[in-house]
Amino acid sequence: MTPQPGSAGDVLTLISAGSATTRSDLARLTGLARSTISQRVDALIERGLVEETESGESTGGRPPRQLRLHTEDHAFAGVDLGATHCRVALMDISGNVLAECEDSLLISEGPENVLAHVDQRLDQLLARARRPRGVLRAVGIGVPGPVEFATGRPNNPPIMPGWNDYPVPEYFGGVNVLVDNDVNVMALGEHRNAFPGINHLLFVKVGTGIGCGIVADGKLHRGAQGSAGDIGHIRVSGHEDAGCRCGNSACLEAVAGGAAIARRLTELGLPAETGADVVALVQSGNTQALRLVREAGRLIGEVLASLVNFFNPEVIVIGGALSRVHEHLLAGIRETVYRRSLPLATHHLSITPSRTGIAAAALGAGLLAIEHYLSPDNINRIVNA
Amino acid sequence: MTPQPGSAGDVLTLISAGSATTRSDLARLTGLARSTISQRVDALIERGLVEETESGESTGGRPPRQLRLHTEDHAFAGVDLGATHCRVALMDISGNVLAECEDSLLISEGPENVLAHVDQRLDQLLARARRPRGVLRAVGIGVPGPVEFATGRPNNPPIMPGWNDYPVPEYFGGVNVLVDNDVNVMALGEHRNAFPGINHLLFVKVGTGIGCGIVADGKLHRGAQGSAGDIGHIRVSGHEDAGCRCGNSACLEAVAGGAAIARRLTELGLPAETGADVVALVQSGNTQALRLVREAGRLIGEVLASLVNFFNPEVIVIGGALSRVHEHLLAGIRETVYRRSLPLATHHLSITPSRTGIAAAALGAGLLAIEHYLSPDNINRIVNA
DNA sequence: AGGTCTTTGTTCGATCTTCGGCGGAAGTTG
DNA sequence: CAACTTCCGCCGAAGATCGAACAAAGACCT
Repeated sequence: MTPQPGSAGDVLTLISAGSATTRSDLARLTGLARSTISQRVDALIERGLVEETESGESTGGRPPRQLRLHTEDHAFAGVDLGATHCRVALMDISGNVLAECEDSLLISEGPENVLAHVDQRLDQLLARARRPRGVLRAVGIGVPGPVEFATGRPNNPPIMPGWNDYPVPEYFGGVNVLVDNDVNVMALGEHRNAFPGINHLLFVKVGTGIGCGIVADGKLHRGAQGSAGDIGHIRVSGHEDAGCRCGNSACLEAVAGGAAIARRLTELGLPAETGADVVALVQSGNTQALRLVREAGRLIGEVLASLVNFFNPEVIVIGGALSRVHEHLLAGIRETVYRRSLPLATHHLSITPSRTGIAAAALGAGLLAIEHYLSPDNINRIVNA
Repeated sequence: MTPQPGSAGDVLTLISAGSATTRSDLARLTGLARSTISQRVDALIERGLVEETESGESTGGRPPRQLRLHTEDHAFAGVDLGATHCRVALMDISGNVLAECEDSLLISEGPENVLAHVDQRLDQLLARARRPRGVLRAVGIGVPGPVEFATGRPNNPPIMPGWNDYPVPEYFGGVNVLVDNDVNVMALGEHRNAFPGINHLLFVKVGTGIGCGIVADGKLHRGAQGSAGDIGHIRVSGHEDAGCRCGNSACLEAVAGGAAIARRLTELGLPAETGADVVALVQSGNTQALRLVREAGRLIGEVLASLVNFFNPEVIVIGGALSRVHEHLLAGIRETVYRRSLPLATHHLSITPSRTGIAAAALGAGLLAIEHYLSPDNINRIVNA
């Protein structure tokens, strides 16, 4: 009796992860007989999940037929909804982006309007990629607020008026829809794209506000209420005067977020409103702005130092609008983290800017959808249907 | 084809978790045929892992034969090594304590001496429970310092001279030995014993120092270097003058740990050395001590407030020596956490004293061993051998 | 008390999976 | 171009699982 690794879903997982590209690989990895593997692969091919490509390199004998996910008959979408933008990426089953688009969109216009816009963009992208609507298997959506992941309903989001408890998945009828916090999907995108082998990773988004996506043991940690990673309202010392929109004072976000820096710059006579304005000032070489960004980095670093001791990640990725000036932000963060965290925890810790950049959220949202669809359970359901 | 849940290991897991106590239960839960289940159960009985007890209650038909883990032929031990004590619990396969003992033992005497002592105690406990040494299947050990869990080697532990990189499991020859940080095993013990249904839990140990065990998704989170949960050296605001043994200042442990409180009391003319002295003073009604404990609670609460925002646990358990005066400690902690954490995260959060108490560490260490032994993979290995 | 009903557990043949050897296919190497 | 290697499909054998039939053990009704 085999110890367990053998279902069609497991086989597909190995193919999709790139662990195996041939039938022989699969036999070696699963321990199943070659004939059994062939049978599984046949079933997957018949369902349109896997395809054979040209023969690969010979290693001295008959060259193996390469296997890969069938990219034609399946499409997925990742949707990145921000306070003022909407970015949609259409992806194939391997996670490659087929088409994408971005435009301005106020999330405050409410779920009906926003989701109608998303739906329209989905149609456009599908048309551009010349795929019928029917191949769209699942959609992942990242939204700027807390979500009850299991039901896809926003949970008292502060900047999404009208969205509270709105059943987002129902809007799209049959298609599988997964809704998550934007920082979570960014963390997922960054992890899968740039750090696939890392077990424990933190993705810190520094934009108008500050949030953090947590990858623990390769999976997103959402916490009990789905509010994990909300580090923007952690208190930092020495800033009791800084009031925060949450009602408390000295919140990290209220002293080191893009909006807070912009306000400080305005007070100094340098008009700035958003994180983008701050970035522009820094890039223009303004030393005041530079100093404030670096100081913000120190404050963020102070909080991260605590979290490093607590969570002991292998990698911390800094993303979000302000990471465009990451040299200065990172300098402050690194300085503080390496000073205030324990040596054991920092010894192998690396703190880097996002390698995935602006696309991380849409990508991560799409990957959320793809991984859901490719989960062994779901694949077994499809194959045995 | 069954979607997967069927191996002997899976069946045993259901029995050990209490999810199923009869063959019919197993058939219902796994979806396998009754005859298949009987076959699996027979194999488990033959290997001495499961036993039948008297018939249970009839529900209108033939009463089912009850199944449970076979308690006679298997024993496990949990060892709680502190700086100055050694506690050993001998447990059966269901996690019941068969015999236990505790005595003073300086961990600073080095691994050879300490482990010889443990080994001797194991023999005594086995004799007391009238079991031959051969039934001891696995041993879990909690030690007061960081450990590389995979190898069971202490990793530069500050208060365990001579233990660095010592291969603890090798000392016991054939028996399976799992070594982990003491706070981790306490968290495990508390979780399994008092909060089995909870997914995300923090166990905070307030003793001489301060540490935290993390249960995420029902499993221990150890972090990249196994140093996760080391919250004793998180910085707290407004105490820059308090130097810590780690070389930094304003560490939580340096201002709110038992040793720190004792020192402050001594400065106030109330001689105290250890956390136990502090507890004694509080219990004698000393208001200075009471005030300091409550203030320590506030400082711990400040750190926990950050961690609640970040990790979003369902339960925080307070344990360790100082939790003997938990009313005062908890008052300070709750006060600060509920003030400084986000409502979404605190809404369903409960902060409670340890229900498992002094035995949590030895219990948790034993459970670590038992769960390792009962893991489906290991059971399948045993049954198919 | 005795018959009927319900639920449990076992036995056993039928069916479905998986295994592994064989032979053909498709390359490489000398 | 012959020998070798690796890959892949085919097929009979071995093994696992199922489900029907039957026996066991108690509840329930008359």
